Amino acid sequence: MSRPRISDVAAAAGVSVTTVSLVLNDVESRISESTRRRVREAADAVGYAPSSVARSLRTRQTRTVGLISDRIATTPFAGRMLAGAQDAARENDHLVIFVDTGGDDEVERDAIAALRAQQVDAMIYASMWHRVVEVPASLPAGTVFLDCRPEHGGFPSVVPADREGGYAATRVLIEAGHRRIAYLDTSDGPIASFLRLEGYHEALTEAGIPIDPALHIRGGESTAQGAREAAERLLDLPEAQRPTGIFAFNDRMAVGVYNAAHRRGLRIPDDLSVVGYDDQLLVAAEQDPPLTTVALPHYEMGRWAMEVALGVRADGDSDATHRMECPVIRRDSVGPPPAHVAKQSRRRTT
Amino acid sequence: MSRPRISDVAAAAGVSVTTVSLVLNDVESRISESTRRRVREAADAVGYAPSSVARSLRTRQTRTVGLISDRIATTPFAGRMLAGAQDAARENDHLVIFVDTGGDDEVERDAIAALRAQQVDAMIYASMWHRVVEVPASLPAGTVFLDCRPEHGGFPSVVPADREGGYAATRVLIEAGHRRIAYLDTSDGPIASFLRLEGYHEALTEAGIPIDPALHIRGGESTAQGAREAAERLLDLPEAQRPTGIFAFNDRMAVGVYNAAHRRGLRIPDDLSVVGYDDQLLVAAEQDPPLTTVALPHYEMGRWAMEVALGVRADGDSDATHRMECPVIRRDSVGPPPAHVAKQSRRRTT
DNA sequence: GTGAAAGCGCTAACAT
DNA sequence: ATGTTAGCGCTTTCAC
Repeated sequence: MSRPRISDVAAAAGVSVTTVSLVLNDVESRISESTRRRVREAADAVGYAPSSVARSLRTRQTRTVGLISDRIATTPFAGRMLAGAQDAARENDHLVIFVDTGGDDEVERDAIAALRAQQVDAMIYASMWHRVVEVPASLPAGTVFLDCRPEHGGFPSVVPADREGGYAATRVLIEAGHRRIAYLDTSDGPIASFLRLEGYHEALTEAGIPIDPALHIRGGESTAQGAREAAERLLDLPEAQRPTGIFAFNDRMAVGVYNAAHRRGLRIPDDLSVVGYDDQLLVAAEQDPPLTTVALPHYEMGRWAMEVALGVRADGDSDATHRMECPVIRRDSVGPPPAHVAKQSRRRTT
Repeated sequence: MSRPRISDVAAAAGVSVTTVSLVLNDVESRISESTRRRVREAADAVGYAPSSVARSLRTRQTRTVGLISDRIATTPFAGRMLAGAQDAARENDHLVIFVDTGGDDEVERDAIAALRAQQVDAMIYASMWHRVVEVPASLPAGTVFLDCRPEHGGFPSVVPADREGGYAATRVLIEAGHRRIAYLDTSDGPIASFLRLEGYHEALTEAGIPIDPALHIRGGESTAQGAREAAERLLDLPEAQRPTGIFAFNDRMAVGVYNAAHRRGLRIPDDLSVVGYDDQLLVAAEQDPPLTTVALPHYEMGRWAMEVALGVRADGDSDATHRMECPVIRRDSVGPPPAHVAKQSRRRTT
């Protein structure tokens, strides 16, 4: 009752194991058509499936790739990176061995060692948010960095184009007619925070809108709670200074803005427009009104990383950072500024 | 520059490969202490790490487990199942090969075949939500079902105790003094929907509260949008019938209740109490006020499934469904019913 | 067009 | 207390 081996198939078909291996792997076509058929039928009959383990030992290829991450499993939206990597792996007949280290360095070391011992064909090192990471010593060359950049380069990596995303988010507000646009930033200080701020500044400057430091405000650790308080401070600014549009560092913080607006009796988008970031599943689209936001291309990044790791993609330079576009998702949280303000800004363009 | 093999270590230590294998695997202690040390040093010196592939071929054990799921990677909260399974695997020196089939049957078949070819030591079949699944033909015996039950039994499985959860959610409201409690159900009709309804009825009956069919209402496909409309209908009920507390099928729908309350100018929990289900990451705790809810024990279920799959757990009968408790998470969305209603209910208990 | 045999790197039964 | 050796199940070179 143990699984059939290649020799069982050979016996059943009355040929040698060489022949079986040759036909089952579609190697050369010098085997006659009739033999091929006989082998195939014998394989079916005995229910043969080659042992990946034995094959791997012989070929030194396992058709597996290791995906090691700090905390993807417990970060809601990050699952899409896994899905993207997964799909690309499947399309290329690879299995993914997934390890979530929970951010523990020792676990990480062990995981890398285990993955190497398994002889994975490739490796991906993923972070749950865009950051610069120290490269663990034992990481194999060619490891692809996903949603993070290796400190001193030397590896291909893919991250979101946060600067362009911040620019795009701000443009959405500018194009709707807003002139007093706030950036509700996080206090955590991730790379993305600075990048998005740069994009925000760039869009403002380009539109001839002076940068008002009072409109760049930090709202705690990017939770709805902290953001609500910061947003309330923004909404309590004197009439002439108060923003009519707020670009929040991420969707969670945008929810804080919603909450602040509710507390002040302001309606979105009539009295206040807001743009988020992340396109967080089950958050952005579920707001009332649904939130206009900039999507983090997690699925695509995961797919890119896997394709580069597997070598089926040309643009995966061994030492370049690929910055992936973050598309604007237009929903219903942005409108023109309130009438009295709009008039003033409209005067400019007419 | 290719990786060192066991014979390299043997040569370096001046012993046979048997000896090396014996000491590195801590088998028997008949090897002298000095030899052991010599072997260890030699192994370190040449940077030896055994090849899992070769070992697996020989031992017929791969120390890997296959985790196949329909759509876990793209379901935000489900990542916690992965984390639980992952942690348990690591504690038992196993790696997890993860496949997300996206719900495609053909992909699923291929994945099972690939996992069997890899000779995984165990297998887990996970669903993103509690349901009864058809058992794929080729699934190995002993496969553990996670967050789903196999149609005709025959496998160990773990699911949330939804009935008890529905009961607990309703109790929270009853204990706060509510008597008119609605159950805002989903129209999708998953098992959990019926189970939670049963728990709701049981709690009501036990408390001597008559069941009012008008208070069991379905709100579309468990999105905030559909739930908001249904909740508005609930809030538009005549004063004497209108619920003072709403138990929503899940957190997303609870958010719909929040939105409905906002639109009606009702404050939570002063004018209306609400209880959700799932304890959805970045949703439940982020509401204003934070949502009281019943947690789906995803992490624990994932861990349980892995421990049973690995055989390190006693209660994993080969044909029993383990129902795991869903703990109540008390936050700030439940208070006593509004004064005029509260009086009436208080009269009963004094 | 097909087969024999070596060997991938390990473990473990059997010798010594 | 340590060594020899036969596989685990496959691929692939070389011979016929």
